[in-house]
Amino acid sequence: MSPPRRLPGRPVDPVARAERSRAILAAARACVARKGFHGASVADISAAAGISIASLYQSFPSKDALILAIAEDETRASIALVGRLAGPGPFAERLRDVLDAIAEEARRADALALHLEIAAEALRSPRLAAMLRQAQEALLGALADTLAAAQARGELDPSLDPAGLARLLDIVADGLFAHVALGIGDGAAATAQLLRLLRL
Amino acid sequence: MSPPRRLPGRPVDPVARAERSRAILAAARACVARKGFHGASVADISAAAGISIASLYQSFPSKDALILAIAEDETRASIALVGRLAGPGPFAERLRDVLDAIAEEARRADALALHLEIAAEALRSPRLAAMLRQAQEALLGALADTLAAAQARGELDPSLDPAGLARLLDIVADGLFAHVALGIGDGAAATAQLLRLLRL
Amino acid sequence: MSPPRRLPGRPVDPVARAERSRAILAAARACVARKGFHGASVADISAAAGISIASLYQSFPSKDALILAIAEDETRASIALVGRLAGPGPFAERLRDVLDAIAEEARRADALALHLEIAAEALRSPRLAAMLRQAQEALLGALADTLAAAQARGELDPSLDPAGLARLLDIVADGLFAHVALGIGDGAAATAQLLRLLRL
Amino acid sequence: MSPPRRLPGRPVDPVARAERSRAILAAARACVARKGFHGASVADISAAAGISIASLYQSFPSKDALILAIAEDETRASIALVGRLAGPGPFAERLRDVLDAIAEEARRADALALHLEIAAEALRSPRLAAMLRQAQEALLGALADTLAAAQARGELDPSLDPAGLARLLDIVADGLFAHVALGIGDGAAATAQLLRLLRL
DNA sequence: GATGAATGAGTGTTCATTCAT
DNA sequence: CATGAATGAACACTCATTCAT
Repeated sequence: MSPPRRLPGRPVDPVARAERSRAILAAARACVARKGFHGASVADISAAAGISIASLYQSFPSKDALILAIAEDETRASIALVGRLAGPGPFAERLRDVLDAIAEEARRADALALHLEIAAEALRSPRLAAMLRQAQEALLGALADTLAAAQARGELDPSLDPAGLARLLDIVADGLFAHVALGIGDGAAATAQLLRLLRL
Repeated sequence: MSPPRRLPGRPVDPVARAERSRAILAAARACVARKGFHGASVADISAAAGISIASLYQSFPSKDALILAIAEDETRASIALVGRLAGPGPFAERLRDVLDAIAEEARRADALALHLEIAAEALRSPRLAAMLRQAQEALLGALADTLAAAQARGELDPSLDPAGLARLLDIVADGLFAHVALGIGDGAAATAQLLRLLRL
Repeated sequence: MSPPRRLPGRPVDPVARAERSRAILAAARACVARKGFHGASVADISAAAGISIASLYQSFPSKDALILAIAEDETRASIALVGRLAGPGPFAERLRDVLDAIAEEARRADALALHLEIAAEALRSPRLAAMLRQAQEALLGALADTLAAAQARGELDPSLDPAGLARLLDIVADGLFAHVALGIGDGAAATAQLLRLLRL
Repeated sequence: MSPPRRLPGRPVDPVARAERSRAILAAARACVARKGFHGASVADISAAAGISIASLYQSFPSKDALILAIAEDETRASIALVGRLAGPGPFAERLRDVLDAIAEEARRADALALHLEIAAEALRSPRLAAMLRQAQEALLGALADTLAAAQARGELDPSLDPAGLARLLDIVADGLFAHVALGIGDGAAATAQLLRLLRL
């Protein structure tokens, strides 16, 4: 009814804002991976992002908020990964795919460091811990559902307990990640062994 | 005239010295587990050990030396754990024993924190990383030997590859540790699943 | 074609401008009283005024200009108070009136804080100090005149020196203000004592 | 009974400690008087004291603790001043003495500034406010006692109420201090007027 | 040998102010 | 004109380390 009113003042540009946040997050990820969360100063991060310290504080209210945002990013990525298990194609292939993706991610220089820093921080920040816990539970549920569906399609030994297997897979994923990231192995041997045990 | 002077260069009471170091290490483990390696100040640690800061520096030349010593302690404990697999009794029982021991350790409040801090620090300290890598390889070798022996005794499916299985077990152990420590589960379900897969 | 443009250089709606300044000043008084001049940020003040920081800077060129404006307001109020001494009615009653007004003002939560902040700032800003000094002298002169007039009307002991008494009254007013504002007393006892000494 | 045991480690030197604290306090008083409590940075103060910032923090745990200590000093000085009223000699002379001392103190460049800063800070720090309130009450009580004693000796109009007069004197003292410190007058006129009113 | 004291370098965070939109 | 965004400079405070006692 009312004509589109021009609000006074400079309009906000949500795209630029998001882009800015993204750039800061990327810089923060790099710094945290390299020096740890406590070791990476906001000065480091803002310099890596190419902005001033004060500008960083316009996008994130505190250093803690930054790590929370980083952790949320990581969580989103994990959930997307599990989603890939439910896609089309034979289950065995999809599982191998996902395990390979985990191993590949683990090979990225900063992946493990980030992972560890987030986990370590979670032990001290109840807020971060709660967020991670909740995400983990959602992930386990989705994983169990996917496994049950595979059993229904006859692609997975129906005598296995989906919930228990989901947990085991989650554990293996974590361990595989650390294994590869620490350079102990490339993950191929462990992946093959697991698929064999699952008769896939 | 002059009182009997201690000869310079001679170590004075090495027993007391070792005891002092041990106490400092224990205090440091507690502080690091609670606040992280960067978060635990040498003031915190020396206070927890009941000595002055300057005294701490007479036992350890730097804060970094402290974490190295802590990591060495942890490594020793892991190797002892694998050694339990090679003891007398049925293999299945021993494996369950060790997995239970891992889960129990993971339930200790500070275990995961310490674990994470050491791993995270290893990514930044080449010296620490080298130490851990070497220990890990020794551990994997011993584990593979133990598995092969179990196969030879007919206690384990001989078609499995001992080296690959050793890696998988190592991965599972790491993942199980994190799983339990983070409160996702108590480890029983995952342990049972693993034993079942191994037909044990 | 082009819409009617305002001539450059012409002040735009001076009434709105003054109103805006007044609102900012009120917000600033509240913030300064609550947190002190250094403690009150321009962000606080502009938020309290319901405008943006940049807009505040269009009404006042700096934070210092703001406190100067606040001090001018206060000065005006003091002069108005002295003016009430010269009004109609018996002098004793008027004096009691004014002293009561001072005590009442002192009871306002933010009055003393503002007073103190202005005084403290005056010690650092020569410009503010000069302004206050001049106002104080004008006030003392007016007060002495009022006292002399009261003596002429036979309402005040003619043996007292008007100028000296003006100073004493000014001192007492300041002290009374602080006394009441700090909650030491309600001012009644001190006021009564003073009137008794003056035989009023 | 037990022989004097040499405690291990470097013994503390309480004299040096006190001297250090005193020097820091003096530096802080100077800085606060010049720039205000919020305007004086700990860097300013430690530089003025000729020590490092970190050293300052070994004597005072926070900037707030510093101002509290300054306020305690001032309080002690005020109490000492009132004590001078109770000394030997005619009361009128003693009172004039004390008023002169106040005026002289007010002439010291930093006196008023310090006074104002403490008062302003008291409005924000409940702890400081409580300390000042308590000291003020003790001071008023001592003052009333002194006045009553003077009345008993026939040196002061016995019809005056000691408690009320104590309050008035306190108010006058505060006002006189501000009066002189702000350069409005030298205090002589106001002092004379007051003594005259008291028939001293 | 043990410790109190000292400190330079750094921490995360805030602020008054400017400028482009 | 109004405002979002940007920032250099500063802030209180902490820390790992050294050194004289």
